[in-house]
Amino acid sequence: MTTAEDAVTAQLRRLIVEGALPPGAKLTVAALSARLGVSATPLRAALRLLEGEGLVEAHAHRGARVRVLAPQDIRNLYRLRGAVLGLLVPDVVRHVSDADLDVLEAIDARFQMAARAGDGPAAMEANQAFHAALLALARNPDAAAVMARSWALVEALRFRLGFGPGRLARSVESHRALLAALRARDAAAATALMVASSDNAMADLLERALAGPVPRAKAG
Amino acid sequence: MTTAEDAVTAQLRRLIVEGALPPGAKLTVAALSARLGVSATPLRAALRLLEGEGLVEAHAHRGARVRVLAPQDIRNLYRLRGAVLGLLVPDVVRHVSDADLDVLEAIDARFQMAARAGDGPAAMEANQAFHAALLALARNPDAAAVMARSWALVEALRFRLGFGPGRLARSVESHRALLAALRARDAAAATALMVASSDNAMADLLERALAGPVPRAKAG
DNA sequence: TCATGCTTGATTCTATCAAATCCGTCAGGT
DNA sequence: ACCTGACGGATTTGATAGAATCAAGCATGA
Repeated sequence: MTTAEDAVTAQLRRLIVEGALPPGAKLTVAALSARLGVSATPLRAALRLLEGEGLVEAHAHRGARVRVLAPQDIRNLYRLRGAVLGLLVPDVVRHVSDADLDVLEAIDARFQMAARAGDGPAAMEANQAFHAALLALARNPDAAAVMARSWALVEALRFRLGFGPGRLARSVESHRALLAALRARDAAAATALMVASSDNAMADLLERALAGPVPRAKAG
Repeated sequence: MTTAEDAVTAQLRRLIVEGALPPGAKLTVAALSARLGVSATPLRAALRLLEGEGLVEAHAHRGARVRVLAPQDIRNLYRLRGAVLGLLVPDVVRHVSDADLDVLEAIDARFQMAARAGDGPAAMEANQAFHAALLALARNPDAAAVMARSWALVEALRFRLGFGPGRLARSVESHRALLAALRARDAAAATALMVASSDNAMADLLERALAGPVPRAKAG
């Protein structure tokens, strides 16, 4: 069985990512404790974990709030991810086996199914699994942790600013191209594809962020 | 006043970095609670924070241990830091003002004094302040956090594997060259210097790690 | 020799208490 | 009359102590 701390962390992360707890919302221990049905201690731990992921901002004795992201933060975040990607993808190419590729394709098949069916949440879940499996192949746990920690932040941005038209279709195509480059063991091509994909996503989000500021922060 | 959590986190980090708690040592909350004079809750929080920094490894219901680093982990860690450095240093050059440079030189003067006096701890403290001030200038909090989080790990390696001969002197020279490049607003030179410095440090540590395995893990 | 159940030890969670911050109010000064 | 500053109550966080839960180790029996 999973611990209450992990469970409440996942629940809270989901609430933030999906926007039920919008940016700027005050996160009081008592309220969340009652809402999620656990005591204060695991909830506090969850808040610290999510603080490490950049989802919440906490100050001593002053409580925690859902982090508000300025356009500049979006740029910074994606540039960080791009830099780490530039490091990791060549390592993935170096380590990936044919069996690994089969696993990746199986996950990607799930992603394609969900994408074509228009099942957003399922597609996001499969996409995350795809990227997680991919990054694990780099055999660099510390660097992979950076990517994993910032994943929720990226998901939150996508949820908040919406998906561009044809975003999922382009993502499907991106995965196919990446898998082809991996099968060819073409590190340069694979890296270029991943970085380009990241940059495209950033441009997408920045355009929407600058178009509609949407800072409807629920004051606390 | 600082919270007990912050205090115990700093103490515990220091104990691990300086080797009083060697790699592989079991970290029981009861023992540490008695040793550091605080209750279990803030200690638990400290362990989670240090887990996020990569200093300790914890599993649910199975306790925490000081992380053991293989040579490959050292390589991975430094390559991550190098990649992030390649992203951040140009931003530092872009944002650094003459006043900032004066502040950096003041900190560096402290570092030089300590280095020439052979005061290792003071030099390390000043060196950390120098790097922290430098990275803050990049205006990329998420990326800077990656560097800050992994700092303790790097310090632990240095303490554990010892400082190479003339390491401090070379560090002094490295700082001077970097400051010159910053004054000239030469992003390429500054980046090359920082990355080269990081790579040198990695080579230094790897050589020592491979020469003397030194995995004297105190079993628990 | 291997599987199984108990025992021990630790971790994790709940509930309670103390300390710090925030907000509304009020006095004093310009 | 308005603004600035400080004081006090209320709320929230942070810490402590104690109970419940879970994992590992060892003896026992087949």
